[in-house]
Amino acid sequence: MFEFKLEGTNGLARAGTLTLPHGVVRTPAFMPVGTHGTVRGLHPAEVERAGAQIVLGNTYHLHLRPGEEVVRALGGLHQFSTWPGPMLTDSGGFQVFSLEGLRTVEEEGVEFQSHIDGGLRTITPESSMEIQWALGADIAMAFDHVVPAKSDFAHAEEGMERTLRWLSRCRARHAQLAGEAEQTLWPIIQGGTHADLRMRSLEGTLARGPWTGIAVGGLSVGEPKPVMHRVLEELAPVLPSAVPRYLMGVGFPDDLLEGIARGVDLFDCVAATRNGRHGSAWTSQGKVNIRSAGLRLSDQPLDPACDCETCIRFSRGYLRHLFMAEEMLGLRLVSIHNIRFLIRLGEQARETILKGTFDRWSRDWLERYHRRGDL
RNA sequence: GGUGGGGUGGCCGAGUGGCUAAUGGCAGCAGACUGUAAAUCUGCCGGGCUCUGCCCUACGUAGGUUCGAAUCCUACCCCCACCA
Repeated sequence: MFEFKLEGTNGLARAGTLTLPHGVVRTPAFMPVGTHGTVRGLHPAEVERAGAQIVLGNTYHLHLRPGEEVVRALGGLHQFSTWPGPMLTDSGGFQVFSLEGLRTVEEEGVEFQSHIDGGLRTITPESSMEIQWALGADIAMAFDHVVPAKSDFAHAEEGMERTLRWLSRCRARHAQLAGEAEQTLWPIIQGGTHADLRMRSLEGTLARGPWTGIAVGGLSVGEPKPVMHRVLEELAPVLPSAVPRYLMGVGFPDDLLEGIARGVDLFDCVAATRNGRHGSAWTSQGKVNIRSAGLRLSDQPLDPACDCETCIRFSRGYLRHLFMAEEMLGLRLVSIHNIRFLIRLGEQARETILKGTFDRWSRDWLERYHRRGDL
């Protein structure tokens, strides 16, 4: 269980197979985000047909509602949500970042003011582990302290070191709770945009191992893309190659390819579904705003090169109509497309890595994608 | 026929002498979104130009008062309500 087999490389790009209690994940792979135990707007069958191998859930959100005890009473997150395959739960660490203003960070843990009812809730490294164990995903994430990209060295250092101290506590608590065959814990590298801090974060993390996977966090939080690329390039040669590397919160289609080219195996991102709900679709030709007046009479699919349920059946004109009429089907159809688009990108990357043609394919793909200047 | 109310930018609807090219909302147009406080948010939205400004045209129609009118006066047209 929790075995990762590296099957091929092409430069820094890797293809592998990750075996988890609930199934196998072939990498590189995009993991759809299902914060509340549902990939927003989609039926699990649709997520499955889009080719998703693993989906996320969120500790913070499920703790607030319905409460992990409810999920556990109803059989755990797999049974509760009827998702039979692999799952990963985020620790609530990202909410330390995204709910800035609604929380206070202290060494013991983080006090949140619930965004639902305003009540105070505390999450500690230990409670995050307890919640995630109750939820029962295959992979639990360490509770980390994410800082904004603009953070200076001192603040990035503080977040990184706290993340390490919390990692020790996460590991200790997780070891008491989790059966080794049921759930594994992955650590998260922090350190902002500072190479030095990233290295120290990695060293500290490895010293607390061994691990079955390692995540890189604190990126795509406002820094320019070249900076994210640089951080990944600095980490690539020093990350252990025997375990999967998970770049948290990324990304857009081009970010996936740029990440894969720098050795990343796993991605997750809300943009596919959020942008889908907002009417923004990724295509092989760049970005398309489905509400554009120019699409009114189009009988073409969203992306002629796409094999998703939306593209094989519906026209751009119809999708635009659904958005203009504020019909919920529109939000769902574009979400389905975007999810499939990223998953397929992972599949294609995997194929070309195994064939040894990834670099060439990726370069051509990005060139075509950017040609229309993001449309 | 009488009495009262009303006619404002694509629509609804504020404004009742200068700060009004005219508040709001809707519709429309464009953009943003990266481990989900988001089916959300932002900008534009009479026309033209040599475009941090200038010039046209605009508040039912036609006149008038005034330095100045969507706002006041007169006539007419149309709509609504009630009465005959």
